[in-house]
Amino acid sequence: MARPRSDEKRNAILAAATRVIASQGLSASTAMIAKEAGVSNGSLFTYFETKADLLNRLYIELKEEIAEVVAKEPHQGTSLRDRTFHMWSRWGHWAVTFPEKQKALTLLTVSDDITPESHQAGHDAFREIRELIQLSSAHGPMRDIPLYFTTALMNGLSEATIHFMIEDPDNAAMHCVRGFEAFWRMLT
Amino acid sequence: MARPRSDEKRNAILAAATRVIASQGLSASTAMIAKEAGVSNGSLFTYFETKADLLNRLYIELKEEIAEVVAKEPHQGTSLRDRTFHMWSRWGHWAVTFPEKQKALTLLTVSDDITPESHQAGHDAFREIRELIQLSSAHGPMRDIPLYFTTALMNGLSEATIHFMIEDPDNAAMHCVRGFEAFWRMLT
Amino acid sequence: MARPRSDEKRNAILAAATRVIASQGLSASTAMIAKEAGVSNGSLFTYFETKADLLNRLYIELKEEIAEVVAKEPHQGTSLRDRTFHMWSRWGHWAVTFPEKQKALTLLTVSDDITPESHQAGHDAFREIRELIQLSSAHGPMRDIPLYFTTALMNGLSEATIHFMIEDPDNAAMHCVRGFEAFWRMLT
Amino acid sequence: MARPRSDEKRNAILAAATRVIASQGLSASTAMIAKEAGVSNGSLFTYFETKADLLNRLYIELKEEIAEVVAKEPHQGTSLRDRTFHMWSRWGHWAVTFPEKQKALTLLTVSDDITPESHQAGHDAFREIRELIQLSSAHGPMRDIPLYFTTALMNGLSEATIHFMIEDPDNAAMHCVRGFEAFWRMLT
DNA sequence: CATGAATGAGCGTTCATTCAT
DNA sequence: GATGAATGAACGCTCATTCAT
Repeated sequence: MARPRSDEKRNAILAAATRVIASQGLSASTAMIAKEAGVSNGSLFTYFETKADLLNRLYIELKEEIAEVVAKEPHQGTSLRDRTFHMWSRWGHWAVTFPEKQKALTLLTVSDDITPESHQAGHDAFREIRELIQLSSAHGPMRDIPLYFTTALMNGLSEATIHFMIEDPDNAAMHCVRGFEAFWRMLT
Repeated sequence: MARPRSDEKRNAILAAATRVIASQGLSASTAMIAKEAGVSNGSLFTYFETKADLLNRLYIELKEEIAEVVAKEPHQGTSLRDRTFHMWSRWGHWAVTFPEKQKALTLLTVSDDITPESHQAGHDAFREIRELIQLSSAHGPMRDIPLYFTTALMNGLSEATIHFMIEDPDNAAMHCVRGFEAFWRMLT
Repeated sequence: MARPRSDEKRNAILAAATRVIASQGLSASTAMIAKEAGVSNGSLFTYFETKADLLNRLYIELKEEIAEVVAKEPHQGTSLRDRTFHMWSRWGHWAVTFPEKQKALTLLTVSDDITPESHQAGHDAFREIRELIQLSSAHGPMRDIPLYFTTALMNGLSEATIHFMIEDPDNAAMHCVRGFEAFWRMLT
Repeated sequence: MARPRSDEKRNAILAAATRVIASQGLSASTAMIAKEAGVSNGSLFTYFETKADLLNRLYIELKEEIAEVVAKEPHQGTSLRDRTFHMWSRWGHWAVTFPEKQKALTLLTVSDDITPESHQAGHDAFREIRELIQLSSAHGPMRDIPLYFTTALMNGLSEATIHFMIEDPDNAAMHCVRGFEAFWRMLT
């Protein structure tokens, strides 16, 4: 019956957090984030119980966003390699398009504020990606290696690749391809 | 401002910082670090001008330590693959032996407090490693790719591998080998 | 601003305030009180203009409740001592029955939020009690002492007695008698 | 070897706390107290770990101060009544001289921030007073009543008496005597 | 009238850094 | 040089109160 909680505001806070964290690190103050979101100091805490809660939600939403972007318009019917490259390249495109999200995610990933539950949730979001990796590696040299390990290696490569794409956006496409080819060589 | 007398104290502070940062993150207070080092609050600032300075030095020293450990007792005369594996495996061994150093380095690497100069210094320390990679990739599929990029990919893989080695130390040797084989496949 | 509809809600808020203040002190938040009352945040302020207003009303109602309980079923026709003991003992019984009310009242009595007007109103409510004390002391050593002073001393004794009754409820009746006898000795 | 912690500053903080609490209640902010003490915000916390710690120390010191003042220059050799009156009257004199201390103590006594340990310490400080009460009541009607209870009743009376002395300082001496006579009647 | 989101001043506390000893 | 007390800005978070729904 009262003013309902607004998704718009919630998203504004998450977006503001992304921007502020990307530019100032995880020590960005909640006041700064609130201000950047055009919201009062206290309002931030009606949408997120604590700063750590905000960080965890942001982490999960970013992971989910990547997973969603990557899985969209899958190239059904084409080769595994093409489908995997499609995914890889969408991932890179997302990172280049939203470098602040990428930067924030990099910081969040190693932060102690992110709980094991959130890491698990992030992991779960990547299910489709993992399935594709599993298929791709099923007959190659990594066929007997736990999927988790393979995925972790992929993450390492993609993060490095993305870093180059962002730093040198003019050659982003080239870096993307080179990173992928290295990845595919490792995988198959 | 001249080099203060006691290298011992300086090292105690760096070691304490490593431990405290590994367990509490980069927001660990200078007071905590000083206490852990058995040194007074204020003394920390006669050895390091600011907290950021301390972090930068620590970053560089850790990078240099890895480079040194990795380069020791090189397997001259054996194959490139063996020499590279030797390096890779020493690196992993160091990380498993000093997981706090590894954890601290992971946090420092993405911190905004680390200046470009420090990143460059860390990079420079890896010169020998890079040279080995250059030799190893000289005739393979990555021969035309800038060494920086290749090294970055290697870092991504080694970081992922090390993470597994630390989390599952009983199988550290296996993870080490698997990570290396993936890397070598990518490289050659 | 006219008298709001539901006395039920008003009373629920007062009762909730009693409970919450007893357990958390006067710094209990209005939100907590509202929640405990099963009422919304904002509704509290349609029944009480401010938190201070709520506290003042609660103070007065508790004082009035004591006065009412104490004056009920007076032992007309018996001796002054018996009538006074009856009052004393009802007072103690009330406190033991509702320790939270007693605790809240103790805190409110010394709070700066309670206005002189409220203190006066609390005082007025005790008129019947004061009249009994006046009769009882009329021929004793305190006959020439202002009634206010005598009443204040009585309050001091009753508060101490009640404290013991609540802390050691198994012997409440004994404490009650002992406190009264001390009081009566003082008075007569 | 560094600047030593100064008792002067510690006492200034306690004195400032007394004043500020007396005038604004226990919700007085630590910032206000620090300012009143002529000390920085943060310094307050080098002398007292938390606000609650400060309140507990203040409570204990005030209790000890009363005990000390009351026990000074005891009237050895005179009657128990005279000795007890001496104590009573010194107590009242202290309260009239330092009404802010009295007010602060009244608030602290009922605060939830004061731990049982502190209450015990305050109790211990009153040992000499209790011994005098014990002697005085040894042959009277309260001889079989636990000393704690008798002391509690005394506190109730003295607090009420002191309240009148402070409110009406012109007649403080008269109130003091009247309160004592009531107390002595109760006791003997 | 009821609701609970919105507000922003204010809180207790921490902390990097300075400086008296 | 070593110490740790002093500083005060900044932090995460709370809260009484207002007001859109």
